[in-house]
Amino acid sequence: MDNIQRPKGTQDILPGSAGAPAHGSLSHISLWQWIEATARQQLGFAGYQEIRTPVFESTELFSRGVGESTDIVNKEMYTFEKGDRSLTLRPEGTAGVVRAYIENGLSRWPKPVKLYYAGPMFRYERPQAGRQRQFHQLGVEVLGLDNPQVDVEVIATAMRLFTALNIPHLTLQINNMGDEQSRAAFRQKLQAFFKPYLSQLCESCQVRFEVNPFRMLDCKESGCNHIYQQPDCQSLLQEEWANEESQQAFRQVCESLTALGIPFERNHRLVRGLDYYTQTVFEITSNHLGAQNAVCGGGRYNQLVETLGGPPTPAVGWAVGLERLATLVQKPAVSQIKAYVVHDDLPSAIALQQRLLGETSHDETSHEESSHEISCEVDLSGKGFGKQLEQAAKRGATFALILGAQERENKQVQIKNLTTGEVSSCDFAAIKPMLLSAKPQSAP
RNA sequence: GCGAGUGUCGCCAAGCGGUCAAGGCCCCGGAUUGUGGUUCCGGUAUACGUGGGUUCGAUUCCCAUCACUCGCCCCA
Repeated sequence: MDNIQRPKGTQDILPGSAGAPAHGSLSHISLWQWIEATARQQLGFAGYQEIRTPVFESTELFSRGVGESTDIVNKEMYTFEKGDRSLTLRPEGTAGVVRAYIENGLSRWPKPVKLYYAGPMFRYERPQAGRQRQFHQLGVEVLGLDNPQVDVEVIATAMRLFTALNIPHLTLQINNMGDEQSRAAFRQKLQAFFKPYLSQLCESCQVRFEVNPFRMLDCKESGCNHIYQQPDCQSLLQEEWANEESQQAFRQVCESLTALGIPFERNHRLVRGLDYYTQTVFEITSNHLGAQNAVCGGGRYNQLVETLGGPPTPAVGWAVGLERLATLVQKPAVSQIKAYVVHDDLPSAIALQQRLLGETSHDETSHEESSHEISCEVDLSGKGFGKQLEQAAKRGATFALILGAQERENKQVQIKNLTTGEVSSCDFAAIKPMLLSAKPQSAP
C-alpha cells in the first residue's frame, strides 16, 4: 500500500481505449483536445494571439498583483524558496500576462493588444467537485483600451466560445465596481455604515472591513447575511454609488449587451475575490456544476498594469475554468476512418501505412478527404491473422487491411469492412480513395 | 482550517461475527496457427485502506489513522 499516488487535488487525464472507455468523460483526453482546439480556433478567429508565460513567477508578482487581501494570496499559494528568491506556482493567469506585457514592451504594440493563454494554475485549497489544486484555465486579456464596448466584445467572445462548445443555459451576472475615485469614496461609506455592526460580523468580515470592505457584500455567513439583508443596507447596495462617468460607461455595457441579445443579470453583490478589478466585473455560472458554479469570471482592471510597474494601461479580461467547462460541454461525434493493417511482414505493413498516412501532395487532397479523418495502425503482435483481426476489432478499427504474401505479389490488399464483414480487393494505389469513399463510422 | 459520507482484484460488485473471500467486466491463452467482434473452455491478481481494540473467532462490531468524495470558506 505504499505505492506512490498522485498528489491530492490533481488529476490524470487518460487516453481511454476503444475496448475500455474511460469512466468519466472528464478524464478522457479527447474531450480536452477538442475543447482546446475549439477554443484556439474561436479565439484565433477573433484576433486573439496566444501568449505563454511561466508556470511559476516571483511571489511578489502575485502578492502585489492579485492583492494582499485576497484568499489566493493569503492561504492558497504554492510558494517555495530557491536561493534568496521566493517563487510561487501561478494561482491565476492575468498577473503573469501583465508582467510579460510590461517586461517585453508589448505596451509599444498597436492597441489593443489581444492575448489569450491556457494552462495549469495552482491553488492550495480543499478539493471538491469542480475544484482541484492543479486546475486549468483559459483566459483572454485585451490591453490598451478603456472603451466600455471592449468589455462587451470580450464578454461576447466568451459567449461565442460557449456556443461553439455546445454549452446551454449559462447565466451572466455583471456589476460595476466603479473607477478608482468612486471606489475610494464608497469604501469610506461602507466602512461608516458597517462600523456599528462590526462586533456582530464574522471573523473574516472583520478583516475585510479593514482591507477590502467590498468583499463583505459577498459574504455568505448567515450572521452577516442577516445584517446585509436589512433594508437600509440593501438600499445602500442598490444605489449607484459610482460617479457619473463610471455609471455612464457601465450603462453602455448593459445597453450593448441587450442590443446583442446577450441576457444578463445585474448583481450588486458581485465583487470578485481579486483586488485588481475596476469598473465592469462579471461572472458566468451554470446550475449544472454543484457548489462551485462559476465557469467564467472576469472584468476590467485599469490599474493593474501600472501597479506592476508598467505604463498606465486600461485592460479587460476573463478566465474560464476548463475542468468546469469540460463537465458542461457537449462534444459532437466525429466521423473517422480507422484502418488496421493485418500482415505477416512488418516492413511491408509499415510501407502500406506510410502510403496512407504519408505526406499528401496538395492536388491529391480532395474535398471529401478534408471532411474525414483517416488513421492507420499496424499490427505489432506478430500473431496469426485471426488474432490480428481480433485486435483490429478491439482497437475500434473500421477497416482491416490484409496484406499477406499473396497480396504483396499482386500489389493489392484485401479491405475488410469490420462492421459488415465484407471483403474486397484493391490495388495499392487505390486504397486511400477507396477508404475515403466508404461511409465513415461515428466515434465519440 | 472546519463539517459530512465512503474505503473488498485494474473497474463494477456480493458478503455485515463462524470453511471468508462470490459474481460480472476488462486483460491473457485455447477451441480457430490467412480472416475478427457472437459462442465455449481455461488462466492471471499480494482484493477486504492502515494500526490498534472487543471476541474462542473478525471483511463484518468499536476506536484511531490515512486516502478519496461531497459541502463550508473562496474561487475557475
